[in-house]
Amino acid sequence: MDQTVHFNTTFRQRRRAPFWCLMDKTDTPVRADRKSLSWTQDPEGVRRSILDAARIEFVEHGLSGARVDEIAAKTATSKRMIYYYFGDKEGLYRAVIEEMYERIRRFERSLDLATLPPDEAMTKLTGFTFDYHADNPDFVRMVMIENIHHARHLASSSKIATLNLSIIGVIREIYERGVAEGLFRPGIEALDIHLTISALSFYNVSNRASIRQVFGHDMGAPDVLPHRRQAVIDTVMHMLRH
Amino acid sequence: MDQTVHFNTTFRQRRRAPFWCLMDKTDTPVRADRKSLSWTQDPEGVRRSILDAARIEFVEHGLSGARVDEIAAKTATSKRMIYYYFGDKEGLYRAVIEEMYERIRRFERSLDLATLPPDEAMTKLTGFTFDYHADNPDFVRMVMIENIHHARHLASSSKIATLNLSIIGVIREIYERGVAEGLFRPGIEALDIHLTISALSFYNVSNRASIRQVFGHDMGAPDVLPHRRQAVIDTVMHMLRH
DNA sequence: GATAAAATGTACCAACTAGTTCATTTGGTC
DNA sequence: GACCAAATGAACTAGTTGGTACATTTTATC
Repeated sequence: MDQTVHFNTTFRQRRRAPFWCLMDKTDTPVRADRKSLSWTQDPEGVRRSILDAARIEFVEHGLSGARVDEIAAKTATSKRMIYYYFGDKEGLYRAVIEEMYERIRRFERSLDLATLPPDEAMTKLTGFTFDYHADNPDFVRMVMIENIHHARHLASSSKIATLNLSIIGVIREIYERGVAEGLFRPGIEALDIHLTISALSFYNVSNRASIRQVFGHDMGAPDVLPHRRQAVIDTVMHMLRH
Repeated sequence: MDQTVHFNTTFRQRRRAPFWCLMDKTDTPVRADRKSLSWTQDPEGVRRSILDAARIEFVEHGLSGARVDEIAAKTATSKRMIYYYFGDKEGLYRAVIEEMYERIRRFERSLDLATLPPDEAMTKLTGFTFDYHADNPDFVRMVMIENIHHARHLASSSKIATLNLSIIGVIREIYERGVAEGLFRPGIEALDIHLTISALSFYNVSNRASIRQVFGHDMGAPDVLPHRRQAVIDTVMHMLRH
């Protein structure tokens, strides 16, 4: 059975819309007769709507700064449903974190690097990782926030505990091929390669505001980003080669 | 005139010590007779005590998560004094940020790199920057927190507005010497060099918790840190050479 | 030693916030 | 169409939190 109710952005922009599926049964004015309102159930839609609103709020204000009432207001449903589906504020926060980590895991799996020559594979991995961070500041900010909290929600999440760190294996495989072909210098650890790529991709987004404040350069500006992207790729490749 | 009251750590560990200079004038029990307590004024000591307590609290819980009452409890003085000297919570936060930026500016100035050969200078700069971040996780966390807030307190701080970005000039000077001597490849911008050094130094500390959670490696552990330090130096030097 | 300004103590509060209680509606099942 | 569990609405609350009002003490100045 198809759901007839959708949470499009237009709808969600309404400041407070508890009756997201208004239908007037009795032909009396909607706002006058509260008891005559009818609605259709849509658990998945409600969950989705809450998660979207929560992500926006947590990303902007952090865990402590986020307000449940504000999330509820951004949602097409009510505060009551937040607690119904997610238990408490931290449960909701955990759900947002989990969804974001699942997404980047999917991204990493989507890269098809095994068939490429080592240097091309590394260039592609670095470039795509840089782009993923640049395109998903929400993810970067959530990771920052989670680190402020010593990643204790990552630790308590059973979903993320089963996260497979295939990315390290992928990097190791590419790197060893490169060494075997004489392209890369030996003696580098796969984790160090990953940390270097991540750090250079992450920092531009995470510290964008303070960099702009201190140095006057907006690293997210469209005329600056490609330059930095190439600089990061160059850095990684120079570290590997020779 | 010397101050006779000092805020040593032992004293500050007391849960709540509003009477930081207890003297019993009347020989009656201290806790029984409130009115008979005397104290000496110590504006600088009080400011210092508040700033220290605030730093600990803000670093641990962020701006929104920090509790003024908790800061007051950690202080050798009372909540009243926080508002007396710093106006409000944000004013106190701004003061903590300003102090931290002044400290790293002092650190950068203390490096004497102009007299060293280019490659040695870069190696020293990278190593010392890495060490500064590793040794000052408080600073790293405050910068993270400030970035979560879009660095709006950096923006509104008149003190930080006058921050001279001499570090970029220093890097440029070293780099150009290195190019002239044929040690470094040409065409790199000083800002990119700085961003690379900063990113690699920052990330290890800022994302320590999530790295440990996802990869099982504690990048702050004493047996891991030197390895990563060398890897960062190698990365920077490989990027510059050839 | 009178005076005033700076510094500090004590008690208090209005607003906010996470979470709850209770009632109602929907939708599947028999 | 009776019944019940899942889903939802609306109002409420207990505890927290940033901030303040008012009184008192200290210290510099004359």
